[in-house]
Amino acid sequence: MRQSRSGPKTDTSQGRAAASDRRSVGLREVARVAGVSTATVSRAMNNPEIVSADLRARIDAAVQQLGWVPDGAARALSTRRSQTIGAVFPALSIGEFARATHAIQSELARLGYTLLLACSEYDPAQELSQVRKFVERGVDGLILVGQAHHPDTERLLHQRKIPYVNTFVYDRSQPGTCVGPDNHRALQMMTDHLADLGHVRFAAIAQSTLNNDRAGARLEGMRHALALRGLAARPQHVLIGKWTIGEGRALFRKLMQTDPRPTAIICGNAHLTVGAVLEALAMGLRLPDDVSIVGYDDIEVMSHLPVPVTTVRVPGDRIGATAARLLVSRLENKPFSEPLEAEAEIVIRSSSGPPPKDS
Amino acid sequence: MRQSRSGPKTDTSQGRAAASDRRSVGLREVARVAGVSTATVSRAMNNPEIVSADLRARIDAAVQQLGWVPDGAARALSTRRSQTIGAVFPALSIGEFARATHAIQSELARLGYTLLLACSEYDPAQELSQVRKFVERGVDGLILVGQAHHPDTERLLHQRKIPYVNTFVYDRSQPGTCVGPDNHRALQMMTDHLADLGHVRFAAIAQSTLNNDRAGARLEGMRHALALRGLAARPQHVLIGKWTIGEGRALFRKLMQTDPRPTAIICGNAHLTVGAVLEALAMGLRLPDDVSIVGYDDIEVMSHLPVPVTTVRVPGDRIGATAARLLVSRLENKPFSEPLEAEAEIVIRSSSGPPPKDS
DNA sequence: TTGTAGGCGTTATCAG
DNA sequence: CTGATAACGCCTACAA
Repeated sequence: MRQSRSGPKTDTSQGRAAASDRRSVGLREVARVAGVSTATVSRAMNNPEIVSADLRARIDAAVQQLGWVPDGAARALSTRRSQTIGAVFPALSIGEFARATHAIQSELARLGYTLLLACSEYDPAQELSQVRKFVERGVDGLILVGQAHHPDTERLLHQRKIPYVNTFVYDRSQPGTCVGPDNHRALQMMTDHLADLGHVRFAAIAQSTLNNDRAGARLEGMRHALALRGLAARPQHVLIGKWTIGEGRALFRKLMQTDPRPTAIICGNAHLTVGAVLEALAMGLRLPDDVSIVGYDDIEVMSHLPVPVTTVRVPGDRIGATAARLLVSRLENKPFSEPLEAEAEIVIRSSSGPPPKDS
Repeated sequence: MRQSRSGPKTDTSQGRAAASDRRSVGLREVARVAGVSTATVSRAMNNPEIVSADLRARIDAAVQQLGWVPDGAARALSTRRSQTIGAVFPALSIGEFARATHAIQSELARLGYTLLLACSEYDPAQELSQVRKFVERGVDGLILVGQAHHPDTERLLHQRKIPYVNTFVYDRSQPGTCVGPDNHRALQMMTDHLADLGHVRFAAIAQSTLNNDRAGARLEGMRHALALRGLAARPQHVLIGKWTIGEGRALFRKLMQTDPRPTAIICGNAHLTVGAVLEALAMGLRLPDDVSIVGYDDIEVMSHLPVPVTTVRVPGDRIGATAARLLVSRLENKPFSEPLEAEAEIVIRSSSGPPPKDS
């Protein structure tokens, strides 16, 4: 029928590399060695059960002998699937994200996917450009952090129909799209804990909420909980800075120089928390007698500091693993029924207690 | 000439999806819209300067209008280059590796490459399988940790001619292949520091050296430095465990129950160090008066603990960035002249001092 | 169950 | 400088 089967295959050898010159093992060589067609080899690799046992054996032997490794690019081109997932995190060396990265990676590996990783440095424009690059690289899906993305990011993903999941946030109005804690509620709970102990003068040491909807939601959660009791943190008691231990120390010290002093201090991330606690100890303050400090993210050191720290536990690894599974089930059109909200848990330790009597 | 230009293109439409049905924008549609050939579009994208200005403009307009994004898989298939680098780390949530990952990622992004990340969990077999998967995915190069790999890993990489660099090690006998500190020497220096202060009874709290050549080299460095002075750590003073803070505490406590007690304790990683220091403080010991503790990896908390910790600084970020640049220059056949040894620096703080008088 | 051959979207060669 | 077209290596619809 088709009039095509004309020349090319007969090797006129003028391409960039004549087929006959190619020494690199390909499906073709395997097929030849095994004495079968390329289609059969392909099937033997992808659906072993539909190939007769003896052929399968011959093929496996040939594969072994030639040390053939399938070519992902060719497969991706043909199937329009790369078995690759991209993840863009604001930072990689922050505990919660590092744990999540690890969990995502191992979960994806288990499911036959590979992880492409990038970092946005808390900048939506960078996030966009990383996402763009991932799209060009042909990722099947994406894992992002937070809900606030560059409009073009959402547009691009929508138009290319690339599924993605937002992590470290939970928004019940967007079911099935995000995996994480309800940041607002987490801090509301933490604030309630302190208020229930009798605190009235609250302070916050937080990282910038610029381009960080999670941090913003947490601050709002605190504000909301306080407002419900007719309270509010004084402006000079709400300090924003970088997310380092040193910054935590500096901001804590600054807080202690105000008058009146706050009696309860809520920190916005693990580094700031560790800094605040260590500075308090360095200043000779007793926790929680002189002041209560609570943190965010239950990294291991929280329970080992001289005064174990009350903190919000964020199951970064569970979030990552769940996000990975969710994304893959969506890609493979499988149902998914695990809970997506990582209920934030308040871990109460010794750094929080009733406010000092004389305050 | 070529007798080929026969049928297929004339659309007999019997493939899985007839060319005419494909609505997805490709180079072809762009070419059609711009009224040029696909070759010209391709050139306009990759070598703009060799295409006349007006065509370039028309092409850019068409690209814009269609929202075309080049297909990485197709490009990879055609060029045999994926612009992708794979990195396999033993763990991702350890400070030094997290920092390195970050640095690698941003350096690669700058150079036009994308990072594929995986984790070996300190298991050569897992490393091998991750490397295999990366090879299938078509990475252009690899970044690994340490020098000890599964023999098949090296074989595979060698036979596929895939360049790779070993990080966090420095071996002067393998020039150009590894980037990192000389672990042996680092610990030798640290041990010398303590010995010079007068210590004689040394102890080590380390992670398993199984499948961890860096940790092994560090332990050897200590042994060697001691041997040069005719000293050695007693067997009961060399404790091996997991790399957590809790473990560091437990092992330190165990050490303090021996008789005689060691006066200088060398920890094998950051977590163990923090644990040991915090346990010492919890036990009411004074550092360095009662005992000296030194660590490995100068993470931020080291300088902020109640007693700032003497430690080895490992510039994970510099190592990562250098490794990335080295690998890319090799891929692009460019010369590379930056130093590959990340000279380990001993940061002396208050946790180390002369041994107690009465010892 | 197995073989045949076209097509996935780009690049690059070669001829104008 | 531009156009035509053969690979790139694999998958899969279709035929046998």
